[in-house]
Amino acid sequence: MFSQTVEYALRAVVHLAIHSPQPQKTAEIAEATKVPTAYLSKVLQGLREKEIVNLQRGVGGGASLARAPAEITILDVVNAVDPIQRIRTCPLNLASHGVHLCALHRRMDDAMLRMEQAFQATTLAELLDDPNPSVPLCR
Amino acid sequence: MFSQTVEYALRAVVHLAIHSPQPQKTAEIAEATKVPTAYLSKVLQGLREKEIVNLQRGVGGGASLARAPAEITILDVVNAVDPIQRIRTCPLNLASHGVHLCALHRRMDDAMLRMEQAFQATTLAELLDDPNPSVPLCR
DNA sequence: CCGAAACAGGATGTCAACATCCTGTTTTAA
DNA sequence: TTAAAACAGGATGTTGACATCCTGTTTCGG
Repeated sequence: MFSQTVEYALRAVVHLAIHSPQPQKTAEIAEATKVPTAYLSKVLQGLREKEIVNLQRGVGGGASLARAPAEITILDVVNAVDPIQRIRTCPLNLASHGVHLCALHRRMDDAMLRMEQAFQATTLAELLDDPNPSVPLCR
Repeated sequence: MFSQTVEYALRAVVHLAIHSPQPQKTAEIAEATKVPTAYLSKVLQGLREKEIVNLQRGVGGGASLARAPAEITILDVVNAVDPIQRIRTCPLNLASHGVHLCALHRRMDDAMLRMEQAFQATTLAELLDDPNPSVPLCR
């Protein structure tokens, strides 16, 4: 349902949120989140393009959040690496459907909308505050 | 978000629901739903294994719904071809998380749950009854 | 029984997502 | 200035989803 890349990106930003605002090296994040290091590097580059994270080269560098954890929603991260595709026009290109979706596709889009709302509703800060016995990513 | 196969399967069963209980040939369904014929054949075989459709060979044969349209939900079809994967255990295999998911994965699973509920809530019969200017799949 | 209709299903092709590797560039501290 | 740290990014490999093709098997009507 979610791409592997979305899962990796979310783990990475949660790790960054936990250590915010201290920069974390790619290799550190990879180890903590169990994401392949080389691939994580690509994922972080994608997050940088969408201005979710900052990347700093050189000694003492690494990745850090581009905004405060309270200002980044799960949806921001998901949309940065693998955007939720709402259904806006008929996938069959039926002219007769025009701007309206048929019952099937309206329901599929509605399911997408619910998912979008669920992700929009939670910020990284709220994830960390969550009264849960399991701290995110914590060993 | 949804696989192409799910989209194809849903179009096909909606077409079958519209013409229920008259069997439809694979080629007919493919033409009406704009799904590649040879691939649709595979998709229908998958739906048959999950007892969503019946397939009948020979003259006058074709595909038909295995149950009444009111007895088949969108979720039944989705789960038959590309099951919605709920998150039941920690994807990082963190022993400390045990049966509990961390805040991140609980929210991701919650999003999945909402989607599951949205799909569970609608039957093929309800799709056909929908008071919508666009009839499903109709040219 | 025979032939056409229609699905069955194995073999094969294509492509994008996921993943790895290696060399280059930037940055910092001494 | 130099060396080490750390990201940048192109090249390449792997795998499964999507798709096609072709031959075999089943079914029905005459």
